[in-house]
Amino acid sequence: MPAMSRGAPRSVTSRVLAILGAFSAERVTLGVSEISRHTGLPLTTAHRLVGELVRWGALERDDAGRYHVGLRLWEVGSLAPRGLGLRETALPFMEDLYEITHQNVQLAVLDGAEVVYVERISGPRAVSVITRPGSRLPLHATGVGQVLLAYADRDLQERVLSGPLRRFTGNTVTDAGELRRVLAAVRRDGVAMCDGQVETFSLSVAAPVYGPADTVVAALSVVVPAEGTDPRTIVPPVRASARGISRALGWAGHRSTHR
Amino acid sequence: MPAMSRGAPRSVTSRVLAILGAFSAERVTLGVSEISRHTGLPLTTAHRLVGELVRWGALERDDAGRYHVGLRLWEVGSLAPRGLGLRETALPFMEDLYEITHQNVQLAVLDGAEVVYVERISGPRAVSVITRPGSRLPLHATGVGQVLLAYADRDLQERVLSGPLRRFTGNTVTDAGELRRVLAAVRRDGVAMCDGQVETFSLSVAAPVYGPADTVVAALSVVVPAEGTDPRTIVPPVRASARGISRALGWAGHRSTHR
DNA sequence: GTCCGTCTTCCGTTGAATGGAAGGCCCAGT
DNA sequence: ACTGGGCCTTCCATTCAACGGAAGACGGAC
Repeated sequence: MPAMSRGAPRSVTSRVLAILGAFSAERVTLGVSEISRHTGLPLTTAHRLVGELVRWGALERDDAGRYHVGLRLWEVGSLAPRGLGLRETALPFMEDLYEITHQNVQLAVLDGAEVVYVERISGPRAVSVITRPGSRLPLHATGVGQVLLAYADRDLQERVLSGPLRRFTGNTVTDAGELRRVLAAVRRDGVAMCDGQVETFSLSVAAPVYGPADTVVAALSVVVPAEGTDPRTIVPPVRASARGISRALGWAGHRSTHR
Repeated sequence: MPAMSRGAPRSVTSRVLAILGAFSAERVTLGVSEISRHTGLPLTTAHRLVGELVRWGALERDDAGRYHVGLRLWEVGSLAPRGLGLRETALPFMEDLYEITHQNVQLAVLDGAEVVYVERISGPRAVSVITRPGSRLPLHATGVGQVLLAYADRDLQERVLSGPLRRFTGNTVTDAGELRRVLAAVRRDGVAMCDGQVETFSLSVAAPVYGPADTVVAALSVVVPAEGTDPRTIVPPVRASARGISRALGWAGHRSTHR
């Protein structure tokens, strides 16, 4: 389903990037011809470019002649401010939150019109979730997404509201009017409670994380089973942790209106 | 000290990679002209390539017109098997180890003739260390390095032993013969104890992590203050955690000779 | 044995990448 | 207010690196 066949990229740079983009969570290793097929590049060209990427360490080659993303690229990737930087400061708070809830704790940021999960703490007692660091989901159907959208600029909000809202389950908000009401509620309460909108058996409680400029830079959430503890009991710890991260990031601390 | 001026890369691919390589922990944001200077590329060329990288999401541009590594690249980087894959399985064990020791817990892998730190758990009570995920150090002077070298193939061992051994402190092993003895001891004990060889005030206890093929794929270590608790007391937990990670990675479990 | 899918090398052609020159912008110094 | 110097950006004629077809090598399946 992913990996739309693109119309043969022209510049060398875009070709190189297309090769990197051919790797995904589902396909962590690829052969030259697979890369060629996924990117639409001629086999010879893919072969040559892959060779250069290996020489640098962006890709690595296993004994079977298949390729995977290399350590060097991982190193460079870790320099992304919204990746590692955020992660480093958030992790301790996320661990505390995990100790309290023993459920999946997730941190996500906004990129384009999607949620990107940056970090997750999971454990044996937590419900399984489909997300992992690096995965993307649409904004309207997840707790973190609703938080990020609620505090995003008008432009993006309108763009999402006017676009199609993909349905995942019977609970997914797919009506623009209803989503508008949800977003208003998130802004009012400073928290999103999103029940079974991606997977029926789980719900998430999400709160915004502020940066120094008093803008929302990320969202923190806990995912719990749909049946069981009252989700309202985990609102305070989620809020507290989100606030802790915000402070650690240099947030001045106004907006203390929410109790 | 870093960023040696390279003699003007020729192919487009290598130029693109040179740009990515210009970013480092010390320089997470760069302007076009800085990139040009660091890579030796003509300003115009750097400008054009950076533009393409931004369009794809490999780099991002802030309001000031400076660039930093983008989320998209972080995503792809997270696919590195020895980065995220390892991390995911190791993290729970590392957390347990942290709970026991309340000291820095580090996970590292071998790349070329260097140690690359993949993950670190730190806390308020831990001594500060210079490493962070993504940083590199030579093999001979760190606990994890000595472990990785001890179990590396002969080729690499000879290469390191015959090369210059950089001195960090008065304790650093810089003599090839002595290093040989240290490595033998590591193989015998299944653990490396490395005192003050990078920084005088700390020492580390490191143990090997095995993969399914019964080869060493990583090293786990705890860094403790040089003065204080007897380092021998943390050997058992470090060994146990390293073993736990090995098992979780699919290690069959022979070599159980070490007690 | 043959077939089919894969990876790899070679090399003559060509069009994409190149980078100098020039223009715009902003700040600091005078 | 003017000037100089640092940046970033655009333009476009030249050229050299990227291209990719063809052909060979390998390896497994039937």
